[in-house]
Parts: sequence; structure tokens; C-alpha cells
Amino acid sequence: MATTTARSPRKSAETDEASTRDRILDVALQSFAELGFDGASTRAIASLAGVNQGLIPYYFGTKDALWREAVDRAFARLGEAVGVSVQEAADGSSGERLAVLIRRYIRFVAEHPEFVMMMNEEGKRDGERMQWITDTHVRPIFEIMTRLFEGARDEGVLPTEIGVPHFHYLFVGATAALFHQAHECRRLFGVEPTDPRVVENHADAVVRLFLGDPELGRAPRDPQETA
Amino acid sequence: MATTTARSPRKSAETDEASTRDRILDVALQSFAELGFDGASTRAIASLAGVNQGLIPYYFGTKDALWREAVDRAFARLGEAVGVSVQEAADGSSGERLAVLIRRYIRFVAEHPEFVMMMNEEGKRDGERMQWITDTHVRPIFEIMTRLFEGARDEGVLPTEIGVPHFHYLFVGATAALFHQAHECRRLFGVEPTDPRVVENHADAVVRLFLGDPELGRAPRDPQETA
DNA sequence: GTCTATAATTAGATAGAC
DNA sequence: GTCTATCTAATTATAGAC
Repeated sequence: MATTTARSPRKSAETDEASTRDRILDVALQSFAELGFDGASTRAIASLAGVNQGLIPYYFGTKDALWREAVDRAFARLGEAVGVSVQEAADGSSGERLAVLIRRYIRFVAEHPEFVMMMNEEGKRDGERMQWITDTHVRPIFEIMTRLFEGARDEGVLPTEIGVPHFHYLFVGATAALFHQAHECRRLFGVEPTDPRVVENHADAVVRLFLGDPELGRAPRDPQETA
Repeated sequence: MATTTARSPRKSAETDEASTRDRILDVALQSFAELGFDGASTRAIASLAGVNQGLIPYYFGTKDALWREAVDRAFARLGEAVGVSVQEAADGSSGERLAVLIRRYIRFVAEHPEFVMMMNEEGKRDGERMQWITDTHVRPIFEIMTRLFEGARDEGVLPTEIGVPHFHYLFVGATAALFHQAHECRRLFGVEPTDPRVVENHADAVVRLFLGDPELGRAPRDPQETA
């Protein structure tokens, strides 16, 4: 159990040798998101990664440890793409910074629907995995978002009558549902949620809905542009 | 496979004899919603219903057929609680009728989070079950909702710039996330989503967000009151 | 590092007693 | 109508060859 046999991430002396482990992690996140922890079998994950099932215990020890590493990677990518902590320190009004965050987050979710699928998958159950995600990854982000919500409320761009928990779930729900339910959306509306125009329209809609001004946060397309 | 051995729903000549089947369906929906189709085992469902595993093939034939009947029941309950088709024919402006629908739907979801959990569970995959739900249950409701959205837009209470598919997912996402992620919400905020005050606050917040006027649709608490 | 083989467990579905 | 017992298949994890 304690013999996790952790590999050092820096292993590729030649070209790209250490990619098997990463490939497994990528398909694992996708599989866990789509099928849930129980529904995703390590055999199927290994097969999708083009390797044998025996490699998964070898690299990660247990299925649970594999899941944890896959989730860590997902949040690392979210951090890079959205830059919550960086954006908090940026200049501009809270409303403007919130709008930038909303737009970046929507683009991230559009590109990585598996992130929201995984979050919804675990957030609905009261198990160890939900508690671990909440304590390890969600709470730090939520604290920054709360300050931003309250700042925007003080500026008068967010209605004061709506409490922070309501804002939080109104926001994450309204933002992600289109991309989480992508297959349903295609069948029901014939709309492709990953279409860049659809993504930008959704970002505009969310900013308009919450902040009123649809021009807010329009400029920066990339996290690096404001850094 | 074709020998489904369907029971007639009306069987109870005495007091309440035909309740075993219904009990199985109730715990099945709950289990499928929480754990997904694969994660929920027929043994666990039977155990929760207080019966033997062998009874499930007896009543429903296959696990898939059990799932279908459980979903049918869920949508039947939604129809009773919200009364979409009834409400469409009611008098009042489209905005007013939409607000009534929003409030009823939120109360329904608060009481039956398993409904949204099941919808999210299936809507994220492109499988037979998603297609069946969409064609059988979602499309009829969506068509009524679309007319209501467009009516409210013509009245000027909904922004014209936001397209119907965006509205649809903004709405279902913003409405349901709080109750879908109930366990996360308890751990993160210490807020109990099923608390009636929290439910009404959320309904107020959604109506305010989409329709501006938080007083809209406040009066009727029960579907029967307007019938 | 990647594979094959396999052990131990659990899944859904069937057969048949009562 | 409900149960026990059992069949077949699939699951995670382990042992060990190369």
C-alpha cells in the first residue's frame, strides 16, 4: 500500500521517454469524468493509453491514487489557463477582473469539459474523494472568488441581495452546463458547444447576465497578455 | 429478453401490497443518480429496498429496463410538480409564467436532487440512454420552454442578445448546481441547500438574475393553486 | 519499463425451491 | 412474490518473465 513506487517526473534524457505515464493520466481523467470512478475500469484506461493493465498498479499503486494524480493535473491546468491567484493581484476594478476570470474560465471549460464532468461526478456524493477535492483544490480558489464577488458587490456591479454561496453555484452552474451537457446539446439543439463562436457567445451571455455590461473583460484572450 | 414479465401496476386489492416494485424504483433512481448506471449494482439496490437481488430481474428483466422505468417515474413526478404544459396555457404574461415555472422547478429540484443528478449523469455521455432521455422526455419540455423564452423576450423581460440554447443551459445550470453539489456546498460553505429559506433565496436569485424583477411569480406556491 | 498469467472479488442474470 | 444457489463474465491487484 505504501509501496507506491513513485517515478520521478523528469526522466526523459533523450527525446520524450516519460510520456507513457502522462498519457495514462490524460485518458484516466477523461475516463473518470465520463464514466465515474467505478464505471471507468483500469483495463479500459490502459487500453486507451495503448498499454497493458498491469502498468497502472506499477505506476500508481492503486486506482484511487491514479484518480488523485489525474485530478491534480486537471487543477494544475486550470490554474495555468485561468490564473486565479495572479488575476486577483492585477489592477482594474473587481468587476473588470471578475469578467476576465469568467471569460477565461469559460474558455477553459469549453476546451476541457472533462474538468467539470469530474467535479460534478464527485461533488454529488459525500465520499472521501469529494472531501479531498474540496479541501485540497476548491477551497483556495473559492476564497479568492469570494473576495472578488464581494469586491464587485461593493462596486455596485453585482446585486447585493444575492449571497455568496448562491452566487457561487449560480455562476459555476450557468457557466458549465452547456459544456457539461454537450452531447445533449448537440442532439437537442443541433448546436456544437465547442464552436469558438458558441463559446464566446456563452461568455458574453454570462458576463451580461451577472455583470450587466457585455463589453467587460473582452480584451484579454490569453492569461499571459495581462501578466 | 422479451420476457419482461410486466406486472400490472394496479394489484393491491387489500391495503398496500404492490409497493415492493415502487420501493425498488425509488431506491434505483436514487442509486443511479448517485453512483451512475455502472456504479449502482442491482444487489445494492435490492438491499436498499429490503429485498433480494433476484427480484430485480423478476420485476424488470434487465438492469437497463429498471433504469428506464425509474427515469419515467422521475419525469412523471416532475410533470406533476411543475406542470409545464398546464402552465403554458395559463394566463398572465410570458415573464410571469416563466417566473412561476422557475420557482416551481427550483422547489422540485431542491426536493429531488436525484433528478438533476441523473440528468447530468446521462447528459454527459453520447450513449443510448442519453438519446432515449432526450428524445422521449426532454424535447417536449424544451419546446414549451422555448416558446416561453421567446415570449418573454418579446415582452422585453429577457435580453434579446442571448440565444435560446444559451438561455436553456444558463437556466438549467444556474438553477440546479446548488442542489446537485449539495454535499460540496455543505462542506465548503456550511450551508444546507435543502433549508426552505435557502431554496427560496435561490429561487429569488434566479428570477432576479434572469427576469430582473424579484417579485415575479412569488404568489403561487403549489401547482394546484393556479389550476 | 512493459508484458502475461492469475488470484480474489464482484457483477448481472438464471434456475428452481417454497 | 420472494428467496437461495449458481453460472458466466468482468473487476482490481499481484507475481513474475523478459
